[in-house]
Amino acid sequence: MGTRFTPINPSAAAATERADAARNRRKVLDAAERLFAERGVEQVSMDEIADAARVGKGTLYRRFGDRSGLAMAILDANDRELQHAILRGDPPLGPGAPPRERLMAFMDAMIDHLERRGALLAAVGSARYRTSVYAAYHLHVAILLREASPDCDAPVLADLVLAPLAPDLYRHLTRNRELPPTQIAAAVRTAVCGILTGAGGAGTAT
Amino acid sequence: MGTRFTPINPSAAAATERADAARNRRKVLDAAERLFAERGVEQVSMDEIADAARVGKGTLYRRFGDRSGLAMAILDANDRELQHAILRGDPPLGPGAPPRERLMAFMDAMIDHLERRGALLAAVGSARYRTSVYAAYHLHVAILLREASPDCDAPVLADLVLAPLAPDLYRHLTRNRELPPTQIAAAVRTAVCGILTGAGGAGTAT
DNA sequence: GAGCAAAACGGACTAGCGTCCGCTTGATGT
DNA sequence: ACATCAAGCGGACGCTAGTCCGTTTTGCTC
Repeated sequence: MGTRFTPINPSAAAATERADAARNRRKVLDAAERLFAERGVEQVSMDEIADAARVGKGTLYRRFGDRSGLAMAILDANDRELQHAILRGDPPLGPGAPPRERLMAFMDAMIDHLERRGALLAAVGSARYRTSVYAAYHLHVAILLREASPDCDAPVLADLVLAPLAPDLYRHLTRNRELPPTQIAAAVRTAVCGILTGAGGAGTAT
Repeated sequence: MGTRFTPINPSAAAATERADAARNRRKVLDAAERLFAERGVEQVSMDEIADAARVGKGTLYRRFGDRSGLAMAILDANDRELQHAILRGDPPLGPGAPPRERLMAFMDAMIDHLERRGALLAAVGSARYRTSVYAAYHLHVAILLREASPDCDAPVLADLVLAPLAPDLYRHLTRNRELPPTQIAAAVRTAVCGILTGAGGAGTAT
């Protein structure tokens, strides 16, 4: 992948981005978003995106690293919005509500996100876990867990709480099992609610 | 993929497998397992496996469908063993123990499985969810959940309980976060314990 | 053990991902 | 305005996954 200096920062490049670079970045993002919308994320090749954007393949890859990076870049706007709502928005998603309610609101918001952007999120694949976006969600959940039950192993539990939101699994639940989002959301709430209640101490009975 | 009649059944083919087919299946599995062990699953191409097995690429693909199918076939022995332990083995993993304990034992067993076969399990990727092996685990968990709390949405909760066992996530926890399996297992037990306790009714408090 | 149809084989072929490197363009200093 | 040169461009290239189809092998029947 990026053998040169770490190039792929989330959305806009470093403060000083050359004019042609900015222009091409937009062209690629627009073309990709259009093609993805038209034919589905899986059905579009990187070559086609480069052609549609009137840009060389090298340019596309220099800017976005790989397919996964391109998907992330397109999702960036949504992610920023969501993070803003979490950090500065109204309760219960934003600050102010008790941790349990904030966590529930967060899970609902994530399911909504999956519902709208599932295809792109799936395209990110397992690079997901190395994303700064994932790190942010993880931190948020870990803090809420710690607040709700100070003695639990919040960092690891946070990953486990985020696990049901894996795009692959969501795809499976909606497509293969044909479940409505509401039912999934209800089950997720049940599960998270249980974890919050049970996470008081460290170990487990057995 | 398999445009012809569904070819890729788990391990041994249908009752009557032609002699050359059986011979080649073994050759491929042996070669693949050896190369994977030597250099890591990611570092071996399908061509190399075919060459090492002294078999044409077509043969390899006819038999295993794709990379994912090959990984599943190699894992098949382990899966059978695990399923046997679940269905007929000693408690608490096998029948006889109360559902809560069986579920804990199951999660421990799965983490052990991930620890030993993580690389291959990761290679299966998101085809995982369409596997008969996944279906079996899902059914097992769903039955235990139903037994433990009859009013919960067991089928969906079962998927959520299995979510933390996704190979990608486990890889992330062990490699990126460098957590020891024992700590992961402890957190998983905490989480599952909580879900079992909290899954009494249907909906949630909010 | 010869003939035959079905099953399996194998490698040439296609298509997509990601890299490399010689050429172009834009920003900066004079 | 011009020179300079790092940053950026783009498409040819290499590599891998997966497909296709003419040829070979196998098991069966007689």
